[in-house]
Parts: sequence; C-alpha cells; structure tokens
Amino acid sequence: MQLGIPHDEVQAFACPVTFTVDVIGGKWKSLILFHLMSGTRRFNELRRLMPEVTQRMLTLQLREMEVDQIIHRKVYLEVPPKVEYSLAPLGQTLVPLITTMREWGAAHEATVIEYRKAAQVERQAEAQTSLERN
Amino acid sequence: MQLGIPHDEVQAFACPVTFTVDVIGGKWKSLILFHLMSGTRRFNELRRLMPEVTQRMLTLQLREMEVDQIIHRKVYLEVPPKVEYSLAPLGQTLVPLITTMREWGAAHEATVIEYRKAAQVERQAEAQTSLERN
DNA sequence: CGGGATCCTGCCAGATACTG
DNA sequence: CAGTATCTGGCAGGATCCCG
Repeated sequence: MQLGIPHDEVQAFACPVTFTVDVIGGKWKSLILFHLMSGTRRFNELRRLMPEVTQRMLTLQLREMEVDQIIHRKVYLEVPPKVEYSLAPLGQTLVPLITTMREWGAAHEATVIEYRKAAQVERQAEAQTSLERN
Repeated sequence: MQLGIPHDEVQAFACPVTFTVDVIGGKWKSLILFHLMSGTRRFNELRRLMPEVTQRMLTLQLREMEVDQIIHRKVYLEVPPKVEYSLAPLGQTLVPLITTMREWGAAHEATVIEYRKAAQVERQAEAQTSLERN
C-alpha cells in the first residue's frame, strides 16, 4: 500500500492512530456507539437519546459506520417501517475504547472546563490591556 | 451546570464520551499526543513527524491542547527561538487511551479498508444499473 | 526557529420540506 | 417511522506573507 498517494478514493493512512480517529472520530460516532453498547436501538430511539444531533447528521454517521461494518443495520419490511441498529462484531471490539473514553471524560471534565474558563479570562484581560494602551 | 444552554462560551457537555471527543477528537490531536508520548518535541520536529499537517493547523491544535493543559509548552528565550512541547500531567492520563487507539487501528485497518472498497464498488454498480434503466 | 495575521475556499452542518 | 432532497451560511482548514 503506497502512502500519501492513494490510487483511488479509499485512503491510505500514515498511522494507526490517525486511522482510528477516522473511524470513530466523527463528531457523534462514539456517542452513538456508546448508546448501542447497551443494546439494539431503533432510529427514533437514538434521536431521543441524542436530541442535539440532527436527523440528517444521525443518518450520515450511521451510514458511515455501517460501511465500515462497525454497526449493523437491520430493516424490517413492514408498515410502519422499522430499522434496528446494533453493534457489529467489529464494533464490539471498540467497546473497551469507548468505555475508556467515557471514564476519562467523567474523571476530568470538570478540571478541563475550569482550565478553559481560566484561559478565557486571561484572553479577556489581555484584550483589555491592549485596549488601554490605545 | 445547565445542559444545552451554556451561559457563556465555555460549553457544557451532555455526555462524558462527547466531552472526550471534544478534547482529543481534533483531526490531529491524538497523533500529536502519540508523538509526545515518546518524549519532548520541538515545533519543527513535530512538523517533520507529521508532514501532512500544515503549520497553521499544527499551531492551532497545539494551542487548544495547551489551554486544556493536556500538553505543556516551554519557551526558551534565546536566538534562534526554541519551543518544546511535552505531555502535561493531564496528558499523561491519556496515554492508555492513545495506546488503545493505536492498537485497534493497527489490528483492524486492513479489514476496514476492504469494507470501504467493497461498499464503493457496490455504489458504482448501483449507479450503473440506474443509468441503464434510463 | 516558531510562529502570527490575512485572505480565500470548500464542504459540512443546520433548517426545512417531502416520501415510501 | 425512517428516512431522502435541496438550499444555505459558517467556519474549518489551506496558502501565502510577514515578523521577533
């Protein structure tokens, strides 16, 4: 596999870390995976679990993960339509990763939020003094 | 902390997983962290390790991680200038996560690439038949 | 050497409306 | 119910030039 010059649309990746980011780094993917870890979910069920995600974005991210066979999409041919999403075998292998991410976030969220606020205050003070100089 | 309606620019997050993505989900952040895991790096050293990243993007992502105190930035007041980046204590806590990501990528990259190629071929075939119908 | 400042562009995400 | 289709604006990210 040649690096840097993919011969078609399917990319080559210079580093495994980059590749993993490409697979689960989508804005909502890991959150979707998290919700699928506790069981099969229907489309609107996922919408209710993630109200901030628009329908369109949810669909797109689900499609990408379906292509990567991270998740499985089962369509029931009935009226009204019914579609169930679940973790595919490859998706199961991501469970430890998602779990680690969740634990890290829970443990450090408050701290980082404080860091960000501090940096924000600093920037404002800086803007103030540069105003006073003029 | 109110959800959904942050009272200033510093966001609140509905879920720890989402938050973690926000911290390390930047396009290059986890790759930068990976390179800092093996030791302190200078700016141009990082550029050489990641030629695909533009200077601007490298700077921006480093700044964000500095604000979050994931990494530490040490400036030497000398000519020519010298800046060293290293993992801050909070960044150290991310090492297991990055390692897991790297291992997952290494183990499954080839498989997923194949899945993507297959899906691509499928889409092309589909486009072909829909052409033939007209 | 290690950036900052600017300008520019594409594509991504949101909103809305429609459908099998 | 579980999606597509279309338009649209914003901003992520590239290219380029400048600077201490």
